[in-house]
Amino acid sequence: MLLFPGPNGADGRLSRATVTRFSLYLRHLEEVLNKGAQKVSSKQLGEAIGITDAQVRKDLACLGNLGQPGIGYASVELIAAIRHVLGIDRVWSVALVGVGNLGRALLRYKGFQARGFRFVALFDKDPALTGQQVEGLRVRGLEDMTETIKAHKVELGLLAVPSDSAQFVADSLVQAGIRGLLNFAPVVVRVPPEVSLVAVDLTVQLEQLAFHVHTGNVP
Amino acid sequence: MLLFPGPNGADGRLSRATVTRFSLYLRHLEEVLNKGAQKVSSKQLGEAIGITDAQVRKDLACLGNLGQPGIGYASVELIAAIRHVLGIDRVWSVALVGVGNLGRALLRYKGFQARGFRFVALFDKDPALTGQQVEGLRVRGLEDMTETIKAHKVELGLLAVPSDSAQFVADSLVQAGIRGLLNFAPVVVRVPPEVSLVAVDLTVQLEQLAFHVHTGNVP
DNA sequence: GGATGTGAACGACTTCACAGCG
DNA sequence: CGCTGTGAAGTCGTTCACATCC
Repeated sequence: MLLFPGPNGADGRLSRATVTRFSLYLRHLEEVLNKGAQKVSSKQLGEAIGITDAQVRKDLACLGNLGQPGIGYASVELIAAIRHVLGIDRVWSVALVGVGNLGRALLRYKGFQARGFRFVALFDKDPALTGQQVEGLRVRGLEDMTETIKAHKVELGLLAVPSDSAQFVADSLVQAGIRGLLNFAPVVVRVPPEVSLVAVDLTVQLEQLAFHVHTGNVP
Repeated sequence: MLLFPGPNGADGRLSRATVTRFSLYLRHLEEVLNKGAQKVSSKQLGEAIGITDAQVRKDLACLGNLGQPGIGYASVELIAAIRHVLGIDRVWSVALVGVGNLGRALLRYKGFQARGFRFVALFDKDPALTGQQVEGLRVRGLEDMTETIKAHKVELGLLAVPSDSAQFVADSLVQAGIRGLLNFAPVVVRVPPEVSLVAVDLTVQLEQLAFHVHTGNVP
């Protein structure tokens, strides 16, 4: 089986937008499969997440020829294919840095566990927190980072620390061998090219919303 | 003074990407102004947020002719212009629905207050929470929503409730006259066209990260 | 010289439209 | 007939390159 059978840019390079939609398709597919739907059409999928059916077909074409003309797509097969290209048909080990309000919210967020993301280490620089148990995990000091991350083979790191610590913590995580970072600090963080970085900037999102309300534009 | 002097699409219609970058410019500008920099060039701004100088100039051109050839842009002026087009040169009243872990994290998030977003109402359907004070605000039941939102002229709502309540709560907020929604629930929420919606989907972001690490692509 | 503003080229993503298959 | 897969067209966003101005 090929990892990337179909083209989205001649080879297996998927656009960021396509990857985002794959996550949305996946969620909807799991939902409809739970309700017993064995088959789904591009039209149904498109309506569910608010895009055109043509877009859905273009995206799904990257997965190979899974669609059956006149019928649609087999839900189970689609789910497996999407999980496979996204790389989430396995467990990912995740570390959380910053066990404050946001960090705890992320820890308790069911959606992560359900998709195979497993928290295996917590870090915080606050001495009052280190040593305590949170959600069944012991909070460690930043000085234990390299050792713990290597020992547990942690691949992804969630950065839920204040802005002024973000770059330092990111550097430490990179140093420790992390492969990807999800940054929640409202600051632009730099990582070397071999490390992936996704930023979730709440201030930016809220300002976008204010802009849209302000102007009356549809996003 | 024109609201949208320059073109980004002939009139004042700004692309989503441009609006996102405006937020990032703004943050960086406030930072450098604090350090005393009166002038900034497109090259400096671009390097700070990781894009080309041409892109910066194209964006800033939408604000009118603020740049001085050979010199750069005046920080103070740029900040005022960006805040103005984003619509954040005033206070926005915000309601939070869902006072769980994520909700409390959002409440305590300093970045919102600093930018003029003011929480004026909290709602939660948990009877154990309603009536309590959180961050100086009383938590109300969902049944008080319409009255409270109208009374406080709340314009924006943050949705930090579980997926299965998200659409219901969104409908209630719309009914109550909200103008924009920031949805954190991992589900696609529908609102009428006159209401703005921005979604922050943590599962999608984490899956994006996994994909990039998985394939070795740069985002 | 140094930096802006901008048409033109380029590239990326989306929609259209239709052939082809079940 | 219904629905997929896909070239072609269209739209949107970014980068280039250079005239222009301080």
